[in-house]
Amino acid sequence: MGRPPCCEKGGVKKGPWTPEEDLVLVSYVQDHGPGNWRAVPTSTGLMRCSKSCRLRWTNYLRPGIKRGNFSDQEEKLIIHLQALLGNRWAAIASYMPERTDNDIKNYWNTHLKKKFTKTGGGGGAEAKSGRCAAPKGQWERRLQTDIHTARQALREALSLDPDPVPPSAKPEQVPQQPPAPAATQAAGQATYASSAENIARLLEGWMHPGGGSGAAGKVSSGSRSSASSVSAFSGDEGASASNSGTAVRMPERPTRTSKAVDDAGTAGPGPSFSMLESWLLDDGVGHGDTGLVSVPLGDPCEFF
DNA sequence: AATTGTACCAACCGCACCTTC
DNA sequence: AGAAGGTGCGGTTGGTACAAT
Repeated sequence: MGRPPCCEKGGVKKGPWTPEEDLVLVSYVQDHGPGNWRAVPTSTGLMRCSKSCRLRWTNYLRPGIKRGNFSDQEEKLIIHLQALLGNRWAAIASYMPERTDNDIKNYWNTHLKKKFTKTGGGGGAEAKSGRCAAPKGQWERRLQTDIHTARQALREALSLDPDPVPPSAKPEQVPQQPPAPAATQAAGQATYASSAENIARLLEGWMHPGGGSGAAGKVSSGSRSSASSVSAFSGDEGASASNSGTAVRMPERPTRTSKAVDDAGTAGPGPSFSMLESWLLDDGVGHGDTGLVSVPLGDPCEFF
């Protein structure tokens, strides 16, 4: 079709986001909810293109994001899912609700990829392009396959876990509505703060430079400048369960992937590890015949 | 102390798909 | 039915901090 660039012509700011811009964006989302990104620049006066706003929100400002410090379990999960799904980071991220696809992608490219290529593993299914050329109209089927293969990946990943959740802990049913990420943190280790708190801290750091976050100087330089980025938000233990009062609604990620996931009965931003585990365990016990083909640990694209 | 190399991550870019008209 | 607009995804790049020399 030859679409024109979304950020047409001049007047569009690029580069790192400032705390001020973050605030504007967050307030907008608080008022209107995520979505309708096209309207964001005009409504807020932000000199950013809609795409940039969406990206900033989903990768950085969105509530429930955990940054840095991938656990062994997460790492295993990524490795398995990547091997099965290929470079479909959004699909992988849908099984790790507190991680963004960008984060996972970066982690893969910087940590796991080398590790894997060194050990001769990896590559996985259609790792090349990340997109297998599934004909149009078979999208859902492909996604169903994704779900199935992801379950297998989870089984493997969790079976590798030295300290798995006892089966007795699993709920009876496949969750219709997976808990919001913050709510799943009750188990308490590495928790992440709610968005409201995130923004509050951002504000603190911004309005009182020299204070903890120091976000004023520079927002976008990663975890290395640990205190200087919004990623400092993640460190608040005990913030977990207090999310209910936040004005920022928990985002659903209406991606193509999650749509199919919805169809399969797991709606929303995605389950936590324990929920995922119960989900796959239930599947193992109960309905193996969900209409999904049994997928060997090979190339999911072979089904198309 | 200065320079060079490496690692990391936020953000951009272009394409593909979906939705609306 | 098809065009146009909107959104999502994956690959890539650029900037910064740290490590090594």
